[in-house]
Amino acid sequence: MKELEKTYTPGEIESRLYQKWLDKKYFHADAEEGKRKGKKPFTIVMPPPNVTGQLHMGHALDNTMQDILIRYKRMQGFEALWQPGTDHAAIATEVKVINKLKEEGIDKQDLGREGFLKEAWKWKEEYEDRIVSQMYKMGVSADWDRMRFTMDEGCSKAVQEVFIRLYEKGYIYKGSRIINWCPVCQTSISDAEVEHEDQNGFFWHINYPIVGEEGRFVEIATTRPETMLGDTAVAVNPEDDRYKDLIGKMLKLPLTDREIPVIADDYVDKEFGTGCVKITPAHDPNDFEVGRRHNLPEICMMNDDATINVPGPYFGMDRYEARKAMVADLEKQGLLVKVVPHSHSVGTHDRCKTTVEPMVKQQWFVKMEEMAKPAIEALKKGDLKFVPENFGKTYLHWLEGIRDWCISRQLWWGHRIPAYYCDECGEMVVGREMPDQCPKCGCTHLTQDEDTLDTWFSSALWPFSTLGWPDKTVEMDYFYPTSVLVTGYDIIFFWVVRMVFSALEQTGTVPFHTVLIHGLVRDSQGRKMSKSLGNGIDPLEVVEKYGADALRMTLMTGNAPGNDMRFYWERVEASRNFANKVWNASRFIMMNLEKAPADASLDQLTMADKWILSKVNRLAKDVTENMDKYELGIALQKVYDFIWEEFCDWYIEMVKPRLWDDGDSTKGAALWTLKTVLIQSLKLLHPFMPFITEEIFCNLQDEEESIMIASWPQFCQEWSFAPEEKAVETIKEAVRAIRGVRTSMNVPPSRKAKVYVVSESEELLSVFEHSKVFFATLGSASEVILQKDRNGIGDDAVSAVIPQANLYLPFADLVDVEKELERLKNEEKRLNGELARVNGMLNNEKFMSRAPEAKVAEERAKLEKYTQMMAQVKERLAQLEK
RNA sequence: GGGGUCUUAGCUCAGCUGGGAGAGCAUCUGCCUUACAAGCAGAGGGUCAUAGGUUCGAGCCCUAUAGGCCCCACCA
Repeated sequence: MKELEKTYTPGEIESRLYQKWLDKKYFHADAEEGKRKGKKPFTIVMPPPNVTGQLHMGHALDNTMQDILIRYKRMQGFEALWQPGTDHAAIATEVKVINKLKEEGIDKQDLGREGFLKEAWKWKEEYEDRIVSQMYKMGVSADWDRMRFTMDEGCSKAVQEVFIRLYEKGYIYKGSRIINWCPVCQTSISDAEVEHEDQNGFFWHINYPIVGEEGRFVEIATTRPETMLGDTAVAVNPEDDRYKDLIGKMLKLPLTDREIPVIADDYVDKEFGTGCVKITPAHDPNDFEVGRRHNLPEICMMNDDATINVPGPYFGMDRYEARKAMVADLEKQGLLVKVVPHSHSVGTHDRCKTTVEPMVKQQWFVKMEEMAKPAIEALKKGDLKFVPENFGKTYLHWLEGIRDWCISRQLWWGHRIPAYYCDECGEMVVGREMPDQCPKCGCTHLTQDEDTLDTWFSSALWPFSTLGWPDKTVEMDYFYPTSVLVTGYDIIFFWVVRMVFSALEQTGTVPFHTVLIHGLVRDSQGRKMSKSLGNGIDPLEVVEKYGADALRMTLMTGNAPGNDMRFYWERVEASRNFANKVWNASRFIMMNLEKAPADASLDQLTMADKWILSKVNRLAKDVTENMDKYELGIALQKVYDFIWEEFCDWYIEMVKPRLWDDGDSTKGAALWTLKTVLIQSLKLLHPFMPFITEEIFCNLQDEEESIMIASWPQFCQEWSFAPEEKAVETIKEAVRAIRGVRTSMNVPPSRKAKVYVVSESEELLSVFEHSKVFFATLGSASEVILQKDRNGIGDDAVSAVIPQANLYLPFADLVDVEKELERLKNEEKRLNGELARVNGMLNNEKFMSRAPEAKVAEERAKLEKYTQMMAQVKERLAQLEK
């Protein structure tokens, strides 16, 4: 056993212990071994962090929760696999690499695809290393031997396999649809990647002249006048009497030499705007639908960078530049009726915030309708559960309204689509390898599709691609489906939904049974932590200043699943203080253990020993229940309260006299209890604060290798001592009463005083007879006199009432009868209130007939207790008033 | 427009299936008591947003209202 330093210094300890854990391979989970030993598997796949940068507080929270669950299950004897890895984060990384190259004066196009990918891989290696080392510092106990990457060989194989299977099943198709286009990133993006934000804009009312009817116009209102270059119709509602006669007529499209028809479509809302809508099929999702219904031409009037591609005066202008110019021209021509301020929702790319341009393009899509069904069923049947449950609604809501998923991206960094085109005839072949020749024309020159897949396509397979799928591996067999997925509510759409339907389709089962959702970590003012605000706090900074345990504890206390939390340093300090408390209590225990052996059998334990043992025993049961319900914050709170209050403030204080007295025959028992309860507490605390618990655990008992692989405490009948629990609670109550009296009289602890206990209860007197020492050490009593009446107690004593007893402290010089009376009157008032409430219930016939028996009995017991205390108060009042 | 969620002590938040309101921080009063001043012992502080309802009993369930936040959505 080693002596501990006076204060806990996490730095050196944490890195040393983490290295030890790595060396000992404690994080490793093995399917073969688990099977052989008959262990149950417990699996978590880590949401793979993007290789775009460093970890933030959100990762710290996410990882902490997973680590707690994994460590808990590992201690419970599960073969616990925490599967780690990183995500290539297609567009996010590509943008970063492009920018980095730009700083070096290199253009992406100049490097070419091969050259660029080489750079991207270099980036990946660098950032992955950084991320992993950050996770080391947080105590993440993932199985690093199984580290995976979404673009590694195995994952890529899974991606290709899924693509081909879905294609062959007809669930993946290539088609010309309207998609969201980012003019800056120059790629398509999925609906989920579009963020809608309200912007203040205008409604431009424009007159479209009716062909052949000089001076007659159709007035349309638009928020995007520049798109009129792509108009191919104007629509009205077929039921709209105002415009019925116009249907079928042609309009002259201003600023062009084109003529477009007036069509009728239900889509148009008679009440909104002018009731006439310009239809731009190639640049608006609604118009696209209308266009397809009416076989309208789709005129793409913009280039990929959102400049105008229609020949004429606006050619080459940016879309906003063109808008200005066109509005000005319309005004000149007298076709601009009016401009009305109008707030409307604009789609932006979540990565770069650029306003998305809807465009019609050839892209690859996943048909969602059929695959969404089993995913919806899985939740409804209960195969999949969200914690907290209400997030299931979010999940359902999204799946029920799901549209086809655009999966192709015009990027280089990602999984290239396994489609090949014949250079000669254009025939397309989807396959695992490039065909030697075109199956149609026999030409031997084929080219692979230039596009790559949406990054979420590979993330969607993560729970099984990391376990070796599509091969039949022992890991798939044993660890799959996984147990819990831990993630933030912000990526339920992006990720959770897609994992579920992908898993159901490919593996026939849900990828996990439970989704544990957490919220966002916000700054102290409740704002989202973000780079642009500069209010982000680096978790590593916290680790360096206060230690990983303090960070983890901060993230877990008072945090309920699914709720956002605020981060502020005072909370970290509170966590650090707790670590220090644990440290010092342990230090105290170890100092004493050094001097004497801890040796006892259960029958040698004193009342106090049995009390704390009983307490820690039930704590184990309670905490386990909370852990199983994913109430991690509550579990931690209970461990915290137990260690600090019950164990440190009460038990250790109670036990001190026995440790100081070498002649005390129960000293061994005291030491045994201290050590035993400490170990139990450390084990319960370990998942939350792995480092400090390991350090103490190992110093405390040399024979044990690591607390990580120690067994999780279980409730046991032998450690259950109800009478002792009750007795100690009575003593605590008495001590608190004494302290209260002393404080209210301003008596310093240095001034000891006699304590008289007057009670008619033999049982209580007997308990106190054996615990006089506690009154001395905890209540500064010089002497404790127990008696059945108040003979011999002068009137000059201060008193306190506890159930079944009156306490008297003779402080002749301090007695203030007025104050004493006031205190008692207050107590009388309080008891009156309690009695009224209890009597109210017990005299209520409905309560008596309908409330459960246990509740009635509880209230009866209270009635008895309060009646008794009231009598005591009255008695004392009578004495004083005499 | 639809859906979700929140409103509890000065601040930040817990409060599990309904059964006498809790924590941390802050405040006040004593204590350097041989593990810990990053500590110990006491104390103050809340018509649990508002109004109804269900119930023997509501912070918790239901309805409405007010305010805050979030997500989804094709009203040009």
